[in-house]
Amino acid sequence: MPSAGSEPPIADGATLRVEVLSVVFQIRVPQTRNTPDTDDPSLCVLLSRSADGVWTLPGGGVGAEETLSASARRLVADALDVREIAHLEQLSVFSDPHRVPTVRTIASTYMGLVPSDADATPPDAAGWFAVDGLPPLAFDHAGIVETARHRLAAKLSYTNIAFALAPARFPMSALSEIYCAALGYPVDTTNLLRILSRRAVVVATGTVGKTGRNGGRPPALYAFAEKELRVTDEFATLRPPM
Amino acid sequence: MPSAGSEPPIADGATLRVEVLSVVFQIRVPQTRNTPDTDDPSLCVLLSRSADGVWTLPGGGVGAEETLSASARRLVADALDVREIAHLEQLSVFSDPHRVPTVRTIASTYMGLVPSDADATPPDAAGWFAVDGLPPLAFDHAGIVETARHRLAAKLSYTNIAFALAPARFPMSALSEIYCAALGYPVDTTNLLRILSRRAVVVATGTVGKTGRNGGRPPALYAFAEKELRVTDEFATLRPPM
DNA sequence: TCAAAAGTGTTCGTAGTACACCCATGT
DNA sequence: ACATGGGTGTACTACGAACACTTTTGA
Repeated sequence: MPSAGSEPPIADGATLRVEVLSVVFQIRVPQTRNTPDTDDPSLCVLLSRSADGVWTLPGGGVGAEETLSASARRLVADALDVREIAHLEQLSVFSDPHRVPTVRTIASTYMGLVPSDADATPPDAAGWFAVDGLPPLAFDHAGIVETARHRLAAKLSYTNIAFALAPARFPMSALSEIYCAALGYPVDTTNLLRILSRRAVVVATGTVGKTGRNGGRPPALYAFAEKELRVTDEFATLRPPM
Repeated sequence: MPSAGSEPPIADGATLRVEVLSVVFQIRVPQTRNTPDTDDPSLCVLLSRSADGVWTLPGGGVGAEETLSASARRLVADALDVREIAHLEQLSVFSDPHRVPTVRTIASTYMGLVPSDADATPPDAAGWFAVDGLPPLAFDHAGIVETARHRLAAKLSYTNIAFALAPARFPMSALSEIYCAALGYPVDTTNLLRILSRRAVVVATGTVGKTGRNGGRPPALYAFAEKELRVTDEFATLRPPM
């Protein structure tokens, strides 16, 4: 057994805190006018205002008998009255010893997604902010939001993750708007349907929606085939033979 | 503010332990004869034998002034004399309250990669095992290895992660063997070169290697253009316009 | 009948696979 | 010379992007 170098002191309970932070996204119109010009729906994050007036990601400590994901769900639901998280997944752990100056705090982070038709009205101490033009956030929370945003954009292209952002039934144009808001660039509705159909991610419901206020053909309504995350394009290259 | 349900007791220092576990991979011939038939190189994991004789992933507690990744490096290097980890990245956090029966232990896990030419000879209490046919592992460690294996296979197809498994210079046939061992199915050497060249992942060094023992043309030697992880195929679909 | 929105179809480029064929070396 | 391994070239396929054209509705 190689004798180790200097073994650093192990952080014990007195000095090590574990917190769970969640980046909760919804495609919606922001509540705050941080992005003025348009009223198109955009990618929004749920923020809560801490006691000292700083905006933070919802989060807190881990329950003794909970997994971390259960803690994340509880902390978001309890503190902010948002219970309709359709998908929750782990992001990175942030562990810089000084990311929180007072006590050494390790943050295990999650990304949560809320369907765009969910009426997720947060209480006064919270709000939905467009991810472009966030207010200053506490500690390293801004970086965590960026991580989540990247993860979401990446997964939109090779999984069915959009099931958690879309209503139960929707016209393809609405889904296209969701993709557009999350990715930050326009998406061709036509091709989106083709791609998601080929992968059996979305299926036609046979029903049609109502036409818009200025005329137009009534849209067919589609639905996601599954409401569990599924990787739909596992091997971009180097696929297994046969 | 919605009054929460029953707030569970927050796990404090007395009841909550944080450990770091690493799945360290190397493409090599296993030390143990757990896969008998062939002596082709295969994907191997570094395991260490605990005091009570059970095989475990290398790991331990977090240092007070360390990030988790620094802890992971230290724990692998100190305990097992493997210092040549060319790439280290986070995997999931495993947080089931009873994953370790005695004390509530949250495991933050990492995947580490060691180049196939590194002479990483572990001490007696450790060994390299082929991932197919591992001995019984402690707690949930077997599942953690599976997670790592999947992650590695996935990243081989859309990143340059193989830089951390290959020697500094190598013939394409050797790289092909590495991919084959990590993926579990044959990879066409010809096409591998084309793909990795187009993406500027590998470049020819201009040098040639020695021919094998039974004749054959001497191979051109290649090298990875970068030795930092880079995503080379970010958008399989829904790419940004222009 | 016209504008607006939705749906269909066509063309094009390109990445990846499979596989045949050619080259360089040791024995 | 020939076996052995390495390298080059050539179809073939399939997916996705772009975009034109047609259909269905409300005003």
